[in-house]
This record gives sequence, C-alpha cells and structure tokens, in this order.
Amino acid sequence: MSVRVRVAPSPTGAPHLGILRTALFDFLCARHHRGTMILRIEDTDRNRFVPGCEEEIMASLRWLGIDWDEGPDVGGPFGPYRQSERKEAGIYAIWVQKLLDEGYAYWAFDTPEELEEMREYQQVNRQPVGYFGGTWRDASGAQVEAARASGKPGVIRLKMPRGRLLVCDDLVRGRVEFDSDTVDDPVLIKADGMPTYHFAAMVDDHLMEITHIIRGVEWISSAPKHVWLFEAFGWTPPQFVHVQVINGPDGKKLSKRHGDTRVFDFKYAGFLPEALANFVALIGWAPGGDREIMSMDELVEAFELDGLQPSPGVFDIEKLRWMNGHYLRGLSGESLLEKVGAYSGDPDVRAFWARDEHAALPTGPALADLSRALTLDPALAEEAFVLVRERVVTLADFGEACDFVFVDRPVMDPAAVGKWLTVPHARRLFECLAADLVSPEDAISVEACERLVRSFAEGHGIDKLGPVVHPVRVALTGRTVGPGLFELMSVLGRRRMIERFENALRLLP
RNA sequence: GGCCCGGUCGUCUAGUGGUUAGGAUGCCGCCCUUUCAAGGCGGAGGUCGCGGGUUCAAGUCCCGUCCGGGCUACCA
Repeated sequence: MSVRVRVAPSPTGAPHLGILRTALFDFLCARHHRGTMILRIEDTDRNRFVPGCEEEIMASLRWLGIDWDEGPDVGGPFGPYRQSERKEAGIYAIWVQKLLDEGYAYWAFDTPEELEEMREYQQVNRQPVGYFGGTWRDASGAQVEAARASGKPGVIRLKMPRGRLLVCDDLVRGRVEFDSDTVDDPVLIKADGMPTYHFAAMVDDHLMEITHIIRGVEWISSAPKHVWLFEAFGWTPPQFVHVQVINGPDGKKLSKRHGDTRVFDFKYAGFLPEALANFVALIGWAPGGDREIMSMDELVEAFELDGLQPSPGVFDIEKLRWMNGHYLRGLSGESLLEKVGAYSGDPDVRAFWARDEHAALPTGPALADLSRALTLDPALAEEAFVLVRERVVTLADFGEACDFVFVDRPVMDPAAVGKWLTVPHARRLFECLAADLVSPEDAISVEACERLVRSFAEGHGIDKLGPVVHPVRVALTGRTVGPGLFELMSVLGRRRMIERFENALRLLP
C-alpha cells in the first residue's frame, strides 16, 4: 500500500516551528516512499479562526520547499480539504449518526456551568477530572427526545468503553497502553454543529486513506479516544507516529516567549529556507553516521520514520546560525545578488527590522541603503557580496557588512582613526597611493592593488605589511576589520579609493 | 490529584551487551594571515538522571526511584 500522509494545521495563528517540523517529517516520509503528501486545514474552531492564516501556512511551507499533492488549493480525489467545507458537505453528520445508531455515541445537554461545577467537584474530591458518565451517558431515549424537543443546545459525545485496555501502537514509542476507565467521553460534535478534532481528524484520516498519523506527542494522551473511535467504526487505524515537539531553552514547549518562532520571522531575519529545513530536520531525527549538511533531496533519500527520536529537542539558534552561514558561503555571486536583492527589497523584511525590539539596531537602515545601492549598481553589489560572503551569517548581515562599499564617505570609527591614522607615515602613504592610482581606467586588479601597497612598504623601509595595510584599510573603510585589503581595494576601484584617500588626508593630525 | 511520555558533554545527536562513550555546534588555544572571518589542527566539556538487580561484561536488558514535560475544553 502506498504511503499517504497529511499535515493538518489549524488556522488559529501564524505557523510556528512546531507545525513546520511536523510538516517536514510528513513531507520527507511521503517523498521518500514515493507516496502522497496531503495538506488538510482543520478549521473547526470558529472562535479561534484567524483570517489570512491559512495563506501564511501554505506560503510558509512552500518557502521551505515543502509542497503537497492534495490540498485545498490544488484539489485532489479526497476533497474537500478544509474541514469546514467537509462539514457543510454533511460528511461528519453521516458518520456520527452511525455511531449514534449503534450506541457508540450519545447526546448530552449539560450546560457549560454544569460542566464547570462537575469539574470543580471532581478536583476537590481528588477524582479524575472529566466527563465519565454525567447525566446523559445512560439517559433514556425519551429524556434525549424531550431535551431535543425543548430546543436545548446539545453535543454528541463518544461513549468510551469501561474496563478495557486501549492500545496505541506508536512507531516511535512502541506499544502505549491505557486503561479505558481513565479516559472520559470526548465531545464529537459541538453545540454549533462543528466536529471536534477528535472526530473530524480521525474520520478524515480514514476517508482520505491516511497510512501514518504523524503529529506531536501532546496528542498521545488522547490517542485512546482515537483508537476507540476506529474500533467503534470497525476501521483499521493508521500507524501512529508521535513526534517530540521542539522545546525552548528552558525545556518548555516553544512559544512566543522564546522569541521568534513564527516561520516567516526566520525568513525576515535573513535565514535561508534550505538551512532552516536542514536544521529543523535534524532535531529529533538523525541520518546516522556523521552527516549534517544535507539538501532536501538528500534528506528525502535518507529519511526513515523509525529513526525518530522520542526525547524532546531544544531549538539552538546558534547552531542554526552556523548552518545558515555555511549555506551562504556556498552561494555564487549571482545567486547572492538575487537572494540579497529580494531580501533587502522585501517590505515584510523592512517591517520586521522596524519592530520595536529591532528598531534600535542599525540593520534596518543598512538594509534600506543596500537595497538602493543594489539597484543603482548591481555589478558592484555582486562583487561586494562575494567580498563579505565569508563574514556573514544571515542575509540581514550584508547591509552592515558591505555598506562601506557604497557610501560616498565611509563612517570613520574614532578608535580606528586614533590607532592607525596617527602613524607617522600615514600622510606619505595616502599621498603616494592616491597619486599611483591615477589612471583613465577605473578598474584595478587585486594583484595590482597588492603590488601598489607592497611597493610602498618596500620603498619606505617598512618590512612588515601591517603598518601599511591597517592605515589604508581605515582610510578606505573607516574600520579596522573587514575583507582582505587587496580584494576590497579592487572592488572599490581607483576613483573611489582616490576620493577616500583625499578624505583621509584631511583627517590627519 | 489522575493518566501518559521522556532523561547520553551547555545544545543537536551517534550508539540496539564488550568502543579510550564518537560527531556537530558553542567555548578556549594554535596554525594560516594585512584585520575580522572562513578554513585546518588541537583542547576543555559526559560518574550515559539516580539506586538496585540480570550478566564474565550494561548507556544498551529488568525493577524501583527522582526530575522534566504533555494532557486532563463544546482548542487544536
């Protein structure tokens, strides 16, 4: 039987790392087994529905390189793929009626207040909390008819068996057993007529012929409800795969408190999708051996569900940064130009860096300058990107890393000026170089730059290169750190260098 | 409280009865060198949560215990 897996997010908030990871595992599993990847939107909660969220979910997944064969936007033979639409189509009503008819489900008309009271009572009496019988589990047909006739709002609950062992066969954790007496009767259909997750997801998984339910461990406690549902219907349950969710550094479930966990925030922060995907795939799964840097194709090729780790994983942003830098270094000048261009010109990226928590950083303005410079002189920009490629970690770093290339006058770091523009030979050095640089041609090779600097040193009895290199670097970039001097000089060109030397001469004591 | 899941360097992990417990990241040092990176090399960092067993031999199997986490909604 061919593998069919689904990622089933609910549009209740911006998609975060957790859903991304689950989706990635679904995707890798589907592609590895040449099976089918399905996207299903679980929009059964009308109160928490967030408009636009579904679009962001799809955009986030696609950004990462995850696509699907069946889904609300692409259709498929098992549609519709939105649960609200499936509800409208009457799908859940048919199946819950079957359960009602066969005595596996029942109507319950408790008010929210009554339920709250029940829970309080159970808590103070140290009893298991939940709907274990209530007044409606064994109510007579006449009572139910009367309640329905009176127009009382009611829900349909699943009648859990008593005195039974319920087994969830989990691919990651093995056999997980539950005493059915410890699990209460879950609501299947809410008073507004919408199905709950417990009901809709299981019915859909069966109807859509899902072979593996890959979901977060937080679902494992409700697994007995799900396996019972399958048994009540007489269906064979899919393979359960409960993957550990990603935790924050404090060991707690990753949330807003841990900073940016929204998938698109990583995009806005300048991470490459291939780096994020590679990194996230390695939390809770390892290909064996020492492999770490892996393309999506390599991940697909190596991925196996039974390599999944049962223990929780902590999201280590430092390692992500390393990996992102690694991917950045592997990019050609051409693709750097394309990626940095798209990034620095993205209004969402600008908005990200303009947020309160980032507004004080120089990153936003630097990116804006870069975007402008890039459209003015793409060829120069490309050279600049290659120049600093080894020194950046994210796309966002390019702005500050190469701003000195584009500005008319570099911003002079006072400490740098104090240290290197005060050397005795500075004046002579800048005058000589500026004079030597004069030529009708603006371009100059790296080798020529090196010859220029070296010959000055030799001609003036300076045996080490440092005392010459450092003042030149400060004159040209305003800083003491940066790319190799000769490379940087070549990128700048003769005209810019002459201007900057003249500018530096005015700063000399 | 009840039920369930988890526990190998700070972090991600390899490991399926016999390894000096390996790799990666981060940290430190050295090399390279015009700085910073990158890269190369090396180092520190783990009584495999703890305690008992089983075994000639246990991170690996069994029991207990502690700690962490999840669920306990007409949310997913």
